[in-house]
Amino acid sequence: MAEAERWIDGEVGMGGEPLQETDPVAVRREKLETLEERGVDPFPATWPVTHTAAEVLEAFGDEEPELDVRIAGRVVSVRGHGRTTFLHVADRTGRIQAYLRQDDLGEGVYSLLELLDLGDYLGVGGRVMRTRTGEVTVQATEVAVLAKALRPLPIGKRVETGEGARTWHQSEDPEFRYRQRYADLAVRPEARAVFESRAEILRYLRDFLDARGFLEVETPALQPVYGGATARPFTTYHHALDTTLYLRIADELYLKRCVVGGLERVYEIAKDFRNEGLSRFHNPEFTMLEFYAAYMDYRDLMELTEELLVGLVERAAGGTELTWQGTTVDVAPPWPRVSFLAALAERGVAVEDLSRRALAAEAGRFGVEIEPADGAGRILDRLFSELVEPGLDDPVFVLDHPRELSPLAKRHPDDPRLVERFEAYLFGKELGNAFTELNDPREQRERFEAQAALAAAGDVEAAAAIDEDFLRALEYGMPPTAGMGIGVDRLVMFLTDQPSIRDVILFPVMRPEERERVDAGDLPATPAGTAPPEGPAG
RNA sequence: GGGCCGCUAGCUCAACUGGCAGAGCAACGGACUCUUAAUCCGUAGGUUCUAGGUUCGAUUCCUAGGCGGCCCA
Repeated sequence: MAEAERWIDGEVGMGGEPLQETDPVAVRREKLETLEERGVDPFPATWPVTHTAAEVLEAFGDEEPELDVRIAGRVVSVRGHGRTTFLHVADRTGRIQAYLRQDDLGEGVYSLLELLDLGDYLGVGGRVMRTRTGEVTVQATEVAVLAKALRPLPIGKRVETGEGARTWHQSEDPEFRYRQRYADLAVRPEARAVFESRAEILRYLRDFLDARGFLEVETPALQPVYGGATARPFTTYHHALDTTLYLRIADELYLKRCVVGGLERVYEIAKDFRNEGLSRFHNPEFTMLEFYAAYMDYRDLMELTEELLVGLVERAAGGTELTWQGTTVDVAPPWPRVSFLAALAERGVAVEDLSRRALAAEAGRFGVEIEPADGAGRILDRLFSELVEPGLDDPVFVLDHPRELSPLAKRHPDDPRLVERFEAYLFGKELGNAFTELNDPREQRERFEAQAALAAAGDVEAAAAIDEDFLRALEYGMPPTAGMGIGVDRLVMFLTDQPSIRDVILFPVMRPEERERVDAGDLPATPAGTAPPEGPAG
């Protein structure tokens, strides 16, 4: 039970004092009880609907036929005039006005309107008409409370202007929006629109890959050895197996096992989990698209990426230009290809000597902070993030990264210090990461061992364990393959012009509210070797 | 993790240099049978995020903490 309600109950129970009538929840509770006393079920099981709001407008059209409908939705505005009332109800398709007259409904039913609040679900049946001011309206002969709202929604007053709808007095508190997304969605159609767009983008990604012969697969989220990226994992524990498991930080190593098995083109759209801080661009759980294709290399994937992005942007923006937070870019191919080291050299960094000592000196020269545990690769990464990334607004492929940064990518044939890898940048942010996959099991083992050494030296993002099962898979033979990962949340941010990753994730990670925190001591003890209690069936 | 900013009625926000905490909307009561930010009359509503401190007096100043946002790592 929520704090406010508990407080009210406590006041009544202990002090016996009358409820403060200005408490909106208490007022609505009283209205609910009054409804029940008058024999009205405030939560009826069903109300068959014949039309959505949009369908009423469509069916009435210019012809204005005699049309009887039953509609339903949330009450978002009310204007009472004594024995007549106008209100709007909103459903998933929009808003529609209802006109309620005492003469049409009878005094008994009409008097129930005084118990109606903004936010209640209401069913209306009646004849569609056009008001004197021209608005298509359902003139009610039948109304029913479908669900009483006990808690007021911050429904803003809304007026249609020439430019569109404008809303007053609506909550703009981001904490409210993210913590109580249900209320945010209920109140802001534009928030719902973002998630409708998100669904369309996901459908596009699937269609794009399906059409090119990729097979959608599902791989483990709980993994005994994590890998496929450099990131700190979440750790959990499986009681029956008495073993530590990690929530995946990437799908990569499992998708490549699929390629070994002959699933030559695979993809997965999955949640990855990284135990990192939160920011406008980072949520600890996020959605990643990864796809792998045998007999392609990273150059093929650059072209595929261009094709994918152009298709998405054309759908979202109607052309190849995309504006995000005031910056406009053109995604028309071909995107520039810039080598990682050349990009650094352009900023004045000396890249002839890639030893840790030389790179640390360069970092010092540019005022880039490094950690004692950083290897040469991490330092290059930091230099790149600080000196190059911020300038990459226009789409660009940064390619041929140092080998230290990429333990799973194939060595570059022209320069053994480098690998065949690219990162796609858009609006100065990494959107995708791809490489020609390392398929030589001997070299893969060496690279894993180098990572383990970094971990031993204190790098929390380096993988400590060697994935022996993955190496075994490679020993069976993996064809030449290229693979790519695309951050879906960022993609949605860019395509829907949302400023924060939290605006494109329905329920972003937030610090728990006080009442949600559970001390470890409060958890029911699960005896070792027994299964945890089953959840409710069904 | 660091820096900056914010937290006042259900919501959006005021309150000058420290001097009686306010408005609009929502709510509540009343009038009103084509309104649409309905209108008109009236009423009520506050742990000024929390805990300390300075002061005759703190929403305001100081310290610590909480939550959030932005920037940085």
